[in-house]
Amino acid sequence: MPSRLIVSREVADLLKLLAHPDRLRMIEELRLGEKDVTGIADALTLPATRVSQHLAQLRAHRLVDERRAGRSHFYRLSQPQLAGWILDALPFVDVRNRLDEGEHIDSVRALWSAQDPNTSH
Amino acid sequence: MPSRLIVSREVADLLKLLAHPDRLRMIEELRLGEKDVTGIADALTLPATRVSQHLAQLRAHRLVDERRAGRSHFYRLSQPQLAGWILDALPFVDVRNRLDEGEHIDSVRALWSAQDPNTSH
DNA sequence: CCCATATCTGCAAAGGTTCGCAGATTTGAA
DNA sequence: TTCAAATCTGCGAACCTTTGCAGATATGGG
Repeated sequence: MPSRLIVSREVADLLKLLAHPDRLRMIEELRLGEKDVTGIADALTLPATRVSQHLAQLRAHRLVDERRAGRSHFYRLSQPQLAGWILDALPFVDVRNRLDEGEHIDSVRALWSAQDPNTSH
Repeated sequence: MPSRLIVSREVADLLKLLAHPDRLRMIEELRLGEKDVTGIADALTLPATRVSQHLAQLRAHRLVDERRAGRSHFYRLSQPQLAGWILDALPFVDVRNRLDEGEHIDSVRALWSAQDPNTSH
């Protein structure tokens, strides 16, 4: 009965995919709707090549959908609730860090979970 | 305003820590209460050394608490809700795999989210 | 004290990830 | 067609993770 083995591998793959600061910021950046590669790169102050490489990974795992319009490729979260689920991880962030940087966490939760008119959950 | 940078790094560290099939299974194994190293190793059919190494990582990030009794070291989740939060990730597992292995996911959710008060199985 | 059990730590090989850079591709405009 | 903008892909160096194994440490019993 290898169900648990298989599923734990799949969940681990998902978490590995998410476990990069740039990709997390990109996902939260897409929370409110679609954005093109340079839009994301500018918003996060990252080289567009790197953003494109990260998007390729998210695409390969079907976490984002692509829409091409002219020269731009617009991306959106295929399951927007993902962004909220990630925010729910904040309480589990190492307690030592929370003591030192609790304000950061609180302000980021406020910034990131600021309510969107679009996506329903 | 480096809050988002800092927090995205911390969340990424947490996800990286969780992003291993053995560690995920260990966390779900501890969902119902404490267990010692050989108990976990036997339950998951893993070498005890490896379980110990994984526990060292979880310990370093304060995800588990340790209680020593005689020769045994009992571990428990410091924040048991973590196990439930991980199960909430199942809907985000790659859709291609879900189509092939949806039964696995469903049965594992049933197994892992069972609320039974008895620890043994 | 000596031994077995339970667990931890250090190490090195194998394997995976990240990142910038160079070059390829696609598209729209002149 | 030729060019420039936007994006993608391939590659290699640097870096990080995983894993088994050997040896260290701690505990309880005889």
